Amino acid sequence: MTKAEVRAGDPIKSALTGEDGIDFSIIELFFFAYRDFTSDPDQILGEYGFGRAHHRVVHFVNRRPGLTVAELLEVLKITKQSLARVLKQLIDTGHIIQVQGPRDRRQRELYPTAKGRALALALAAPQSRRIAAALAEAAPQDRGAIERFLMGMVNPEQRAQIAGETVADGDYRDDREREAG
Amino acid sequence: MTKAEVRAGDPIKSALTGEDGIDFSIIELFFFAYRDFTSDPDQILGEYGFGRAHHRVVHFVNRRPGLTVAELLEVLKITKQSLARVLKQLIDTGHIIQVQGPRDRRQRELYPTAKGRALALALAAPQSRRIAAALAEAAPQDRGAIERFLMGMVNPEQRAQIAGETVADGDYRDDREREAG
DNA sequence: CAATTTATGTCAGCCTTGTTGACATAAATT
DNA sequence: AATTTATGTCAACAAGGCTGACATAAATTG
Repeated sequence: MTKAEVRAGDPIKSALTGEDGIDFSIIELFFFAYRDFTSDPDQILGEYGFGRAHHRVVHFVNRRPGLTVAELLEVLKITKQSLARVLKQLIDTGHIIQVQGPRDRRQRELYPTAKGRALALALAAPQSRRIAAALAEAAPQDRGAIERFLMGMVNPEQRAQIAGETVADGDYRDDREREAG
Repeated sequence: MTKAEVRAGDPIKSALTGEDGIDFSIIELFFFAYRDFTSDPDQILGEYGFGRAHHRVVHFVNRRPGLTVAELLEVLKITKQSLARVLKQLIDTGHIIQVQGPRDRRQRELYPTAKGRALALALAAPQSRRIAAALAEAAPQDRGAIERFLMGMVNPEQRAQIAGETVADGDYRDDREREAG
């Protein structure tokens, strides 16, 4: 026995490394990367009295304008009671508005206002800058590989749901191009 | 004016896409990837009555056995009161034990027990499998690029802190190389 | 048409995990 | 001897998840 620990309850002094057949390297990198990735918008959100939950809602309403409450719940995978709290605030503050569904009048289509659009852009800007920097300094050639890797991390059933610019379905392209940015 | 919305407060019907100069594609992929990445261990944690906070503590105590409470707080970037709750549970359930610091007897060095080591491995296993699958199906050649990209997403000041197997500083290299993967 | 189902909203309460502030203790440092 | 440091602990609070229950309006079905 090479190790000092013998009895259950004794301290194990050896570090857990990749030798156990587990990819701790990427597990840990993913944790730190995501933590810092979300810290950028958290600053801005604080000024509005909003949190991460608001960010997610603003993001997806801007990415898929006109999606219904049910569709948003499906994307976020939270309950309607959880959504209700933050959605109400975003509606009250004029970032999002609801429009009665044209086919089905029970549905509420969600749209950003100009204010909501501006917020979504302000929140995404630092994240996009961080990504650009990481790509530039670390993987200028490998954007495609990174997108495929991230998509590969998503549960297969839900991959089609992702409105990827480069990767996915293109079903959300009913607006003509605009000249923003 | 090409758009229907004119007044502030009106619904914006056009989707926010990458044409605004923002990398929504990777922003969104990162969100979904991380969500599913964390959902694997969440299942297991539920059976123990633990949450994500416990996972993080168990993970880092196994990765850096003997680290002090202060060091763990630094890594996790949470307050000692937040840590205390989950750490106490992990100690009470025999997953982690504290050893009085040899040099400084005020310090508490944290070590996993065999039970804690097993839990860390059980939690990491599905995550590692997901990563392996994503690499295999999406970027077999590009592990290095992906590690560098993820490291590039981390705040520069904290990169040295990450005990990277392949990418980082080497300060944690008291174990010889392994043949993982 | 009446009954049922569906989409949404809302109330109430609970849990986890983060926060701040205050205070206690023991050990190290000055 | 006084101060600082590492840790622990108590209390209160907030965000954002959850479940369960119930209400309403609109669509669907028998």
